[in-house]
Amino acid sequence: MRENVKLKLVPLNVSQLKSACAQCNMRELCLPFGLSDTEVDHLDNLVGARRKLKRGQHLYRTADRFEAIFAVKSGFFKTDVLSEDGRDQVTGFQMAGEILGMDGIGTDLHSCNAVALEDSEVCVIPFAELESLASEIRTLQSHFHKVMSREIVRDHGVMMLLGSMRAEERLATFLLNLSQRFTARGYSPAEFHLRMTREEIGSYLGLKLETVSRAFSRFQEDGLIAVQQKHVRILNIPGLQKVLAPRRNYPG
Amino acid sequence: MRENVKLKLVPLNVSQLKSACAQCNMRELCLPFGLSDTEVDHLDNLVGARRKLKRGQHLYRTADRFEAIFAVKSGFFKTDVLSEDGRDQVTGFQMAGEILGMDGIGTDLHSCNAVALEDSEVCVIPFAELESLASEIRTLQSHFHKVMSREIVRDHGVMMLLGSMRAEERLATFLLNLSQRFTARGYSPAEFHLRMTREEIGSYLGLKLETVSRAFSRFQEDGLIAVQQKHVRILNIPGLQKVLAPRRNYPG
DNA sequence: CGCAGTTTTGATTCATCTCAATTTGTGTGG
DNA sequence: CCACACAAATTGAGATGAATCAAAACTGCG
Repeated sequence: MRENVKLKLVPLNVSQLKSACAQCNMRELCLPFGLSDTEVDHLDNLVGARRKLKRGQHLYRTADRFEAIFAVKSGFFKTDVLSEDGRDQVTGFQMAGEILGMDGIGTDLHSCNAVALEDSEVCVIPFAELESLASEIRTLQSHFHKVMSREIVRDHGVMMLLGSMRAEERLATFLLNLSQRFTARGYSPAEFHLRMTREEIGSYLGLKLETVSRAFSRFQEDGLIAVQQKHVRILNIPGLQKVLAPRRNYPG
Repeated sequence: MRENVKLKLVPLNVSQLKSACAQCNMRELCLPFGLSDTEVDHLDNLVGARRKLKRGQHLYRTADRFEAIFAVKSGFFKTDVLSEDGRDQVTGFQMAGEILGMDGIGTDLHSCNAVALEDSEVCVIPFAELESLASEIRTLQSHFHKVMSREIVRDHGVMMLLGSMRAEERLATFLLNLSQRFTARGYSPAEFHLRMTREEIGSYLGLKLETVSRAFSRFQEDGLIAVQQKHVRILNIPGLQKVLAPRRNYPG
């Protein structure tokens, strides 16, 4: 993991134990994006401790009091919603540089669960203080609004997927999206480890795990990917993209 | 309409032509919520002209430059996303007091279309000025964040619907949601006019229009509602709620 | 009054779910 | 380090809910 190498180059010291947006390799993808050096220093002061989570541990749960948003420093998360009648829907998967917890702003209570899918670390950003700082640093305010807006737009994309795509189209979209996000983080666009189970993928995509598994197998037969359990290698990106193009008109 | 009565009590004058959050009957549901009288005055100065739209007219389109968000003053809207490959997904229906346009903040371009489903009127809120004012009025900043967050949470609810409900559950959820929103605006919880076609409902719910129509008919047979084209009367709200409870485990 | 758009209803097809059995992988304790 | 138990993933066969295709009825607009 290239990531580890980078981290080793930065000697551990006390200030680091608190936080360090300035040196974080996610800086360009995360909240500090677009801020000047002095502004990032302000943000650094605001960011509380980091918090480490083991695989399977909850970062927050539905109905927990909302106090902070979180920036994923390393690792992998899922968020899911539990409805009163027992339905369970995965609403997203978050990786380094992405922000978690904005669901809680509206009601002061979290409205979903956030769970680490592998050992992970987050930066804790107390929300009241973020709002204070945002009202002073206009770039920060503006950027925070952009982050929230993009979350809304992302959700619209998921609605489109759930509302108008068939199983294989959904999985292709999902794989291409992961590939693109890994690429943005300096990892291989073509080869990665899925941190979630088939059932979690299925929940996210509105499919049963068997259907997800079959779609994986189908892509493998067609030479688009090589899968072995959680390990995926994309052999033919244009081919995967073509899965989306052809047949028009399912429900949508 | 109680609404008209209220409006008549306020004599029309020039300042009203510009805007008037202070006297708007949507004040409690809209952006001014929670602001002091003086703060609302500031917001009033900021809110640009109102804009009237005829049925079928676009408030904005995908890729339009983002400059303002809009508060629905009266009428009814839909938003939809068009994907490159021609898919069309309705992402929401907006009524008085609700905010439109936040999809554009992230990229400075709108990422969906907003169309009036009946003759409507919106208040234009220039976004740059809103951000300025928000950095001065903390209650406004905070409330705006809550509005965006609630939009995210609403979207999660739609994901749950699309990802884990069957056709009749989706329609029941949709009707109960409309009922509840009409109630909050002082209208009957049980009787209303749908402003959208079966096809638009279907797109929103991830179903074909025929399926929507059949579900309506089924609910009518079961005595849960009385439908005639766009006119809906809910006869048995608990009954509709029970549609959601029973069978567990569809995809989700 | 007629025509276009919308809605309803029916018959059939098809994608995905369901149920079930098997294989593979993973973690734990002897 | 192996064996066992458990979780995750695969694969098959059959059931089913929603899509599709088609036609008829209704609505409202010009």
